[in-house]
Amino acid sequence: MLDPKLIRDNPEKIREVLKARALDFPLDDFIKSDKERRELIIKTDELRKTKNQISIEIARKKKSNEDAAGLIGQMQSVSQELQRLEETQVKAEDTYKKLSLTLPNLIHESVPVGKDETANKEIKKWGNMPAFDFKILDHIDLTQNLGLVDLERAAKVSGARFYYLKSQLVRLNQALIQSALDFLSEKNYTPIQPPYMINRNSMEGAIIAEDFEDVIYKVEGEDLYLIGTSEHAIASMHGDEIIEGKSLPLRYAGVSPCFRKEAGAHGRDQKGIFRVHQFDKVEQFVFSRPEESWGEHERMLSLVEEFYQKIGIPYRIMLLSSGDTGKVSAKTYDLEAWMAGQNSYREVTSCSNCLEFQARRLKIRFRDRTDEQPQYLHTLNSTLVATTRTMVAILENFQTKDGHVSIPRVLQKYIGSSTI
RNA sequence: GCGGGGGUCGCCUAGCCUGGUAGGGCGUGGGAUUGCUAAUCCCAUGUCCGUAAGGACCCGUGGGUUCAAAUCCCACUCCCCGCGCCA
Repeated sequence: MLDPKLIRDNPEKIREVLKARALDFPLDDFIKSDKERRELIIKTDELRKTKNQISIEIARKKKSNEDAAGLIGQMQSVSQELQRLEETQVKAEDTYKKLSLTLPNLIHESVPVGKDETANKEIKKWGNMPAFDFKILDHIDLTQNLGLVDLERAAKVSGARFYYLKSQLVRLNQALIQSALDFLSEKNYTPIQPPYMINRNSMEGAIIAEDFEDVIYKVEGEDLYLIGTSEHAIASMHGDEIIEGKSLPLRYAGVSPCFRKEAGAHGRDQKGIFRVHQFDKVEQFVFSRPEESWGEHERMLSLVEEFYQKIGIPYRIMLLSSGDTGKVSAKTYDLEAWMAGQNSYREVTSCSNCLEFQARRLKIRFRDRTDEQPQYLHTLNSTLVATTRTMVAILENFQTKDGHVSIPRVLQKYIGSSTI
C-alpha cells in the first residue's frame, strides 16, 4: 500500500512506476474512488455532527425533565438519512480499499527499466566455475544414482513437484538450515520459527492479491493459508504495533518450510528438486527505520554473498529490472548460483527492500518518544538459503569422477562426513 | 470439546449492574514555578476528513435493540483458570 497523499499529489509518478513495471492498473478509477470516498466522509461526518448535537440536547432535556419528543423525532429522521449515506460510503470505501491493495510498490531510481528478466543487470560475479575432466551429471541423475531423492513415490502420494529426500541428502538439508542459523546468529539476528499457516488478513499484508491464486495454498474451511515463505508470517508478526525506535532495526532469521503452488510454471524445471511445492528456507527479515533501509538492503545482500562464498558456490548478483521486480518490492537483487549440471546460473536467493509498502498494509509503525507521531517503518527480506536449490548447486558443482559428491568443508561438521 | 473469567488510548486502570460528550495513573515531550536539584502545576501524546478553523471516528470483531450503546442482546475471535482429550 502506498501513501494515499503521494498518489493524490503526484499521480504522474505512480503512472511512471506502472509503466516501468509494465502493469495495467486503473489509476484514474482509483483516484476517482479516492475522491468519492472523501466527499462521502465529509457528508457523513457532517450528519454525525448534527446527530451528536441533538443527542446532547436530548440528554440535557431529559435530565431537567423537559419534553424531548420533538428532538427525538428529529433524531429519527437524521439517523435514517445517516444510515442510507453510510451504506454508499461503505461501498466507496470498499472499492477504494480493493484497488489500493492491488497497486504495486514504488520502484527505486537505481532499478534498470525494462519489461522482463532480459533487462536484469548483472552487477557482480564471484568464484571460479569448477572444471571437470569427466562427463558430469545433473542433479536429477546424481540423486537417482545415489538414491537420494524419490520422485516417483512422491508423485504417487502427493503429485508432481513433490519429493522424498533420503539418506545423506536429509542430512545436507539439515546442515544447510543449521549452518545458516548459526551464521545469522553470529550476525545478531534473532532466530524465528513462525506459524506455517496464517490468516487472510496477515497474508494480504505481505503479498499482493493475485499472488493468492498463483502461489498460496488455502486450508479448506478455515481462514488459514500455508506460508509461501517465513517472510509472510514474520512481516505480520508486528502488525498493528507501534515499535520503540530504540529497538530498531529488528533483524530476524526466519526458518520454516515454504509452500508454493507454482501455478503458471508448467513444463519449466519439471523434474528434480529445483522447482517444487515445498522446501525449507532460512530467511533474513528486517524491520528498519526508513532512512536506514537502503543500508540494510546492501548489508543483507553482503551476508548472502558471504554465506555462498563460505560454501564455495560460484554466483553472480543480478539487479532485477523494473518489470521483473515483485510488486511489493522497490528493488530486488537475486543471487544466481552456478549449477554445473545445467551449465548456467540459476536463481537461489532474492533480496528485497519493500519500503513502507508492507508496513502500511499491516500498520507497523515506530516512534522514539511516546509524544511523537508514529511513522511507518520499512521492511526488507532476503533469502539466506533455500535448501533445495542450494543442494542442487552443491550436488552439481561438487560431484566427483566416481559419481559421488564431496561436501563443502563448512558443512562437513554438520553431517559428520566429507562425501555423499 | 466442556465450564468459568476476561479483552477500554504506548503501558496500567475506572466506567458496564442502573444506556446520555471515555475519566484517572504511568511513561514520554514541551511549558510554568524554583538560586540548582527535587517536588508541584499546565499543555501535548490513536485513526480519518479538512489548506485551515474545525469535525468525525476509536472501548477485541461483526450484527441487533434504541432517539442515543464501552454499557443491553446475539454471533464470532483471542487471552487466562479449571476439566477432558492428545504428540
